[in-house]
Amino acid sequence: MTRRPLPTKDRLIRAAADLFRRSGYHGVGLSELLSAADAPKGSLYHHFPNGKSDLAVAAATWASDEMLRMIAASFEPAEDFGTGTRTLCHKAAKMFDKSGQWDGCPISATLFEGPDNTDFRQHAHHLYEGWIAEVTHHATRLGEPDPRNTADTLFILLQGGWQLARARQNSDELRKLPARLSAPKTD
Amino acid sequence: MTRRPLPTKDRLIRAAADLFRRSGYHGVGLSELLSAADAPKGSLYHHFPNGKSDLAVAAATWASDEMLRMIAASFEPAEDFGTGTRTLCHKAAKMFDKSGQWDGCPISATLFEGPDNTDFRQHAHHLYEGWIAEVTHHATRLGEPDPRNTADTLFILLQGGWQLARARQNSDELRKLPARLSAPKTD
DNA sequence: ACATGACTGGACCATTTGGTCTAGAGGTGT
DNA sequence: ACACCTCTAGACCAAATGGTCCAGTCATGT
Repeated sequence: MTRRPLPTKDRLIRAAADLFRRSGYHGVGLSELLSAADAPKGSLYHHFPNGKSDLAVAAATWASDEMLRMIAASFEPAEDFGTGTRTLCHKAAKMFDKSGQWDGCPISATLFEGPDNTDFRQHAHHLYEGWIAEVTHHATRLGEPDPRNTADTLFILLQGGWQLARARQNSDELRKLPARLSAPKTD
Repeated sequence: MTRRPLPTKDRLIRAAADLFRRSGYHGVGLSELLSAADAPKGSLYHHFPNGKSDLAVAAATWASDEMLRMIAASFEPAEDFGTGTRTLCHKAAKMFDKSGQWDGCPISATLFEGPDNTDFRQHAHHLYEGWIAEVTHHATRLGEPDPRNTADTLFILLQGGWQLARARQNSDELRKLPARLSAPKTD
C-alpha cells in the first residue's frame, strides 16, 4: 500500500484498460487481469462488486477521460482548428506507437465487444459523444463554419485512421489524417 | 445433407462470420457456434482441423469476399467515382441495418480481437488491402486524380463511419459519408 | 454385395472461466 | 486497550471453455 506506486483500485483500472484494449473484453481472463494489476481476487470484488463488468466500465471511462484531456491539450493552445487537429493526430500517432501498434480503440474493445448488455453499448455511445462534444466546443470557439459536422468528421477519421494504422502497422496513417479533413462538398 | 439448405462446412462459416462479427472472436463459444450452425463438434474438427481458429480465418475471408463483391457491384455500373461511392455507402447502410446495428467490422472483430497470433493480424491486413486494391482499381478506371489515396480515404471513412453509426444506432451516418469525401487540401 | 472414405454424432477430458466466501491484516478513533 | 472498518488474501466452486477421440452413418465405386 504505502510501497505501491498506485492504490489497488487504480492499478486494476489501468491494467484493465490496457488489457481490454489489447484483447477485447472477452479476451482477458480475471487471472491475467489480477496478475497484471498485482492484486488478489478479493480486492477486485471489494472495489467492483459486480466484478469484471464493473471494472470494464470504469476502465473505459478512465480511458475516455484520458482522450478528453488529449483533445483539450491539443486544441486549447491552438490558433486555429487546423492546427489543433494536426496536434491531436500527432499525439494519437504517438499513443499508437507507444501502445505497440496492435491495440484497438479502448472504448469499443471494452464495451462493444463486451457482453450483449444494452447498458454497455449506451455507455460507449455516451463516451463517444463526449469526445465529439469536446471537439465541437473547440471548433466553435475557433470559428469553424459547421462545428458539429466537423467534429463528426474528425471522429470518423480518427476511428478509421486508427484502424488503417493498425492494419498497416504504421502510425503515419494517423499523421496524414489532417490532410483528409476539408470542407465537405455541398452534396 | 440432402435436406439441409447448405453443406455443413458453409453453415459453419456463415454462422461463425455472423457470431464473431456480433461478439468478437473470444465472445463466442464453440457450443453457441455449433448450435447456430446446427452441426456437431465432430464436423467442425473434420472440416477445420485446427478448430476455432481455422474457422475464424475462413469466416473472415468469406466475409471479406462478400465485401469485395459489394464494392464491385457498386462501382462497375457507375459513370463516375462519386456515384460508385454513393452506391457503396448506401449498400453498407443497408447491410448495417440488416445486421441489427450493433455488429462491428467482421474482419477486425474476428481477427484483431482474436488470439494474439501474428498470422491473424497479417491476414486481416491482407484482406483490408484487398478492399483498398479493389477500390483503387475502380478509382483509376474512372479517372480519379489520386486513386490510391482516394481509396485509402474511402476505407477510413467506411471504418470510422461504421463505428459512429454503431454508436448512434443510425445508418444515416454511413449514407452521409460521400459528402465527407472530397479533394484533400494540399497541406 | 462389399469395401472405402468422407462425414456425423456426441461422450469425454483437462483447463480455465467468472464468481463467492471467509479469515485476517492493518490502520484509525476512543 | 479495544472495537471498528476498509481492504487483502486466496481457497473453493459450478459452469463453461476448447479440444480429443471413436463408433457409427451414409453415399459411392467396384
